[in-house]
Amino acid sequence: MTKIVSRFAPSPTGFLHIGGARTALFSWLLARSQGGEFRLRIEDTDRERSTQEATDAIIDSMRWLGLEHDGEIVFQSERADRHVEVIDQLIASGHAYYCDCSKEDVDAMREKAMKEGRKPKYDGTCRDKGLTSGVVRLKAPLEGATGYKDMVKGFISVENTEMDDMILRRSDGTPTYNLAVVVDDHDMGVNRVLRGDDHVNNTPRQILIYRAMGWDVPEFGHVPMILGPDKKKLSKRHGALSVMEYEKMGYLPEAVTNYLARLGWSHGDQELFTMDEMVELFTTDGLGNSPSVFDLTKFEWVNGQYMQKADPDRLAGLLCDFLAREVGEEEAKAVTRERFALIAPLLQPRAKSVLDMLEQARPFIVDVSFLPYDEAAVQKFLTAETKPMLEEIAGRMEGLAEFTEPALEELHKGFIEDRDIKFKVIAQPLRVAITGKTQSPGLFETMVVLGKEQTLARIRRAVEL
RNA sequence: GUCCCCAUCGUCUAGCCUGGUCCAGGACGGCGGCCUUUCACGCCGUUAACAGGGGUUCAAAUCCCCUUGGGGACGCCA
Repeated sequence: MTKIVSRFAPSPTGFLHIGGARTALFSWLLARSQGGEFRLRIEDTDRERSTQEATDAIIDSMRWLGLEHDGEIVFQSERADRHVEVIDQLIASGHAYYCDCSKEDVDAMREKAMKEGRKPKYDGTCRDKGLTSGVVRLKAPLEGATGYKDMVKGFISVENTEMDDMILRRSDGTPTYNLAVVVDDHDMGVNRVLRGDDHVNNTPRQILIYRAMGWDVPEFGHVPMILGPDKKKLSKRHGALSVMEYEKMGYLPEAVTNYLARLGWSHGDQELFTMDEMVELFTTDGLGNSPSVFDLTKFEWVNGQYMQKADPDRLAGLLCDFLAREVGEEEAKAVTRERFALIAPLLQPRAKSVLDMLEQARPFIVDVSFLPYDEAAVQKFLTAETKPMLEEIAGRMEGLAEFTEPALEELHKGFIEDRDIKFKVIAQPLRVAITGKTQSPGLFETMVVLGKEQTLARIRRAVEL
């Protein structure tokens, strides 16, 4: 059995978007699950639209997602000579020919065909003219059908009369996409091509080239696309498209890959998969064949699951990075990673993203003098009735030798027993006093993380409000 | 217009290939409840779907055909 070699071949005309990322993930999974190789090729033959920034963005995104590729990255633009070499072979072997029809001629043909209810295509005028210049076209078979077994869609077949003699080499001598893809995939030893649905129509054409060259035809698979909530192709107006935007919004890469994998792939009822599990369980049988809608709500749930499981120290590192992005490196240094590592565990069950966690961490990282208060909460809970109680609690805390959760619990228990009240009576007032808000992690754990000094200062300031 | 593809709860999906165990299962969301010092988390319950029509069959979500709806492609772009 030969080793599986799959690939991802984006054109660097923009950042890596969610759809591309999913295709890359499936392709990566296909190779990794079989102990094969996963190659990366940048299809930068469109010099007008390709940019270095886009290339970098794609590579960065792949790295962030953990989709490591094998071997060197292949740049299609550097392989023009080889493409031309293959085209020459095709001409020599009679599988391709020159055509000097003008663009206007061909457009006219198409229009005519369309009018007559046929598929618009080049009519093969120059097929047997034996020309020696112009564009080079593939001499496609006139009869029969070209079919293949798609890894996700099953058997697909197209009548050869539906396909025209596609251009292999433009009049300026450069190779076209379909030719370049075939040559590169062949030369790279690619034997599994998993790509977007939009390439289904190209596949039979490409198979024709493989056959003309006498090369082994890889197995193809076409994954359906991702739709926006309106069921239209996912685009900018649906919000975040770029993989790196998700990074900026504080989502975890493993949540992105998990969610993306489940969008179009399944393994029974399982929802959560680590990368290792996916590698272990992935098969193309699990791939669905209908387009799916990207559901941000479910994605956030997945991310929340990973936030809960994440190592606090890792989260702390991310929190530092995000804070630095917000207030600058210098300012951010005021809050240490160790500090965040203490806060993170309290916030893990309630944060949807790193950004969200940073927001919730706010009361923990500012000094009492900068603590913002929720006005309505202050009005409601810091009353003439509760303030004296808070004052007394602060007084009792003063004498606490050990500022720990059990000790604090003991202290409050004593307080409510002495006063013969329910804990409820002072819980929210205390919360508002020390966090400024009505929602926060557990009171005692919050106090411990805040520390005795800060906790006391906050309660005392609250009494003055 | 022509060709190709697709079609199960609002959404992601299991089941379909190898008809019966499916008056269709799971997850997100919604709703209700429990837990609880708040919010979350967690737990329990509930809501909601086989696009329509014909066949085939003792039996169809599952097989066949048609219709409808959606998408994609039809470039000297990739």
